[in-house]
Amino acid sequence: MKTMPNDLLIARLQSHLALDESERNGLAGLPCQMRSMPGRNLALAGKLSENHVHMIIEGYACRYRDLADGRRQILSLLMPGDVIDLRQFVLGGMQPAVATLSVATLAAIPNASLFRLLEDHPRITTALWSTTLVEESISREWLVSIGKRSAIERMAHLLCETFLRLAAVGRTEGARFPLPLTQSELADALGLSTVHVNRTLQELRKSGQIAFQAGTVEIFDFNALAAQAMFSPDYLHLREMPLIGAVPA
Amino acid sequence: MKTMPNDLLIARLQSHLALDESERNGLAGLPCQMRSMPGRNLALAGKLSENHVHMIIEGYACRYRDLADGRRQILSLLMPGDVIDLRQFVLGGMQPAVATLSVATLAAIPNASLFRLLEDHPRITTALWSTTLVEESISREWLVSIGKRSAIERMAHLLCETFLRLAAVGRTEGARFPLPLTQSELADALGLSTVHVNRTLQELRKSGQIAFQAGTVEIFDFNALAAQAMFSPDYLHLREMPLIGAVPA
DNA sequence: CGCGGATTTGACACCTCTCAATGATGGTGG
DNA sequence: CCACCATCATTGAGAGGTGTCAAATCCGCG
Repeated sequence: MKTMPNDLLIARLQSHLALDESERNGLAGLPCQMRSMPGRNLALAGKLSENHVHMIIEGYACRYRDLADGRRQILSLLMPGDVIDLRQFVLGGMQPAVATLSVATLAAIPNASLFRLLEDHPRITTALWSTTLVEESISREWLVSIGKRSAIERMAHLLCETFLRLAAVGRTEGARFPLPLTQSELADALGLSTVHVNRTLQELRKSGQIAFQAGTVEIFDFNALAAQAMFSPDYLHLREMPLIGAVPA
Repeated sequence: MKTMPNDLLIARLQSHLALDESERNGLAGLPCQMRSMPGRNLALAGKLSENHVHMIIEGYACRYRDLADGRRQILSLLMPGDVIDLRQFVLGGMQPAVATLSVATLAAIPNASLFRLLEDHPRITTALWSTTLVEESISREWLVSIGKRSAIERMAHLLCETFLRLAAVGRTEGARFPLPLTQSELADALGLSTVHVNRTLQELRKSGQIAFQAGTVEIFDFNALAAQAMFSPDYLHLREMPLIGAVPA
């Protein structure tokens, strides 16, 4: 039942852009070495292999920024199928710090192999780039969330977003998905205080919109939640919407 | 005293990466057509020439996102030297809406000419790319601001940032620079209400940190303002810091 | 001169934060 | 197997920052 790392990459790329069989085969042939990060809250700086590109296979990570006085802002959530260091691969340069948010396993793909593949398959280049564009797009949506949405809207929005991102790579089960984040980590992502995250979650639970326990979220009525959050999925640039709601028991 | 459009582009690129003379000459030879946007709050969608890349010469614009219920979030400020549609030029794809925030003049450079130039000068490609990376970096910093900084810190931070960005392209005069934004536009950028922007500005004025009238800001003590905002300029990736404070009368 | 948008001011509500204490939970060592 | 400890979740009380509503003033512009 476990997808192999290459399949995950294929699924992720295809969620944005359809690939043909030769392209899929090329991706499937990519050598990749598994790498397991044993714990949560591990900074990845220096822990990634030089000359490799890394994708998250299992677990969560984040990009973040620390302020001088200890406040932290999580800039983006990285989840299975996300490539961490694609931008450096092509452009080099600066990127914010990355840390795990759970035990996680990464796949490391040698730059050289990837380069070779991209020479033969320009559309894979496009597909890879589109993942970075989607990441930017998500980042802008977070700006909207934090700037303009209320606490409960922000939380609802994040849950909708995460659900669809995971669904796109087959990591949801019906309306449930893993979200092993601490309330304080959610707070740092949403620009809220820990206490308020707690109250916000309670409100969503009490109103019957979600369940959230033991690192697993269940969304009872996605459309209602999306409406409350003013969530519209365009910015995720998914080729097709996962089937929502109509999940037979 | 007015810099020509090509000089502005050169200045902007050199603010991040030094160029040699042949590269500067190449840029100086780029044909570009001036385009003036007569008013504020003009959506640029459809108003830009196809197959051209546009740079702001004078005035301000912004990327923004509107929510269903009328709330608006300004995602980034575009100012002289900023290229609006560089990403589409290379990657195509989706970008948020752009609107002017003042009367503005743009320069339109034909894609073809730019392509030709880049073939001869790979470092110009790098320099251009780095402007998009800086834009992303600024965007992340905004996320930190809105997520973690107080109203007064946010405002101070935006003023510091804007000052340095303008200084990098020679658009400041001493400690003064143009900022012809409405308080309500500042509010949309900072994730605050108009009224609170007003009070925040008053506080900064009363504490003697800035003057702000008739669309012009003056920063009396940049370092103090930066300290209050927890502003550290690294994220702007400027090659050299403009001289601050020590501006002889 | 009068109009419309922008700024300013006031009063008030309320969302969210902070501080603090109390319960859960899970892992660890005795 | 249980006591213990750290971390996380939850709850309460209160303060304070920020938003909303509304009105007044200012200002540029036609």
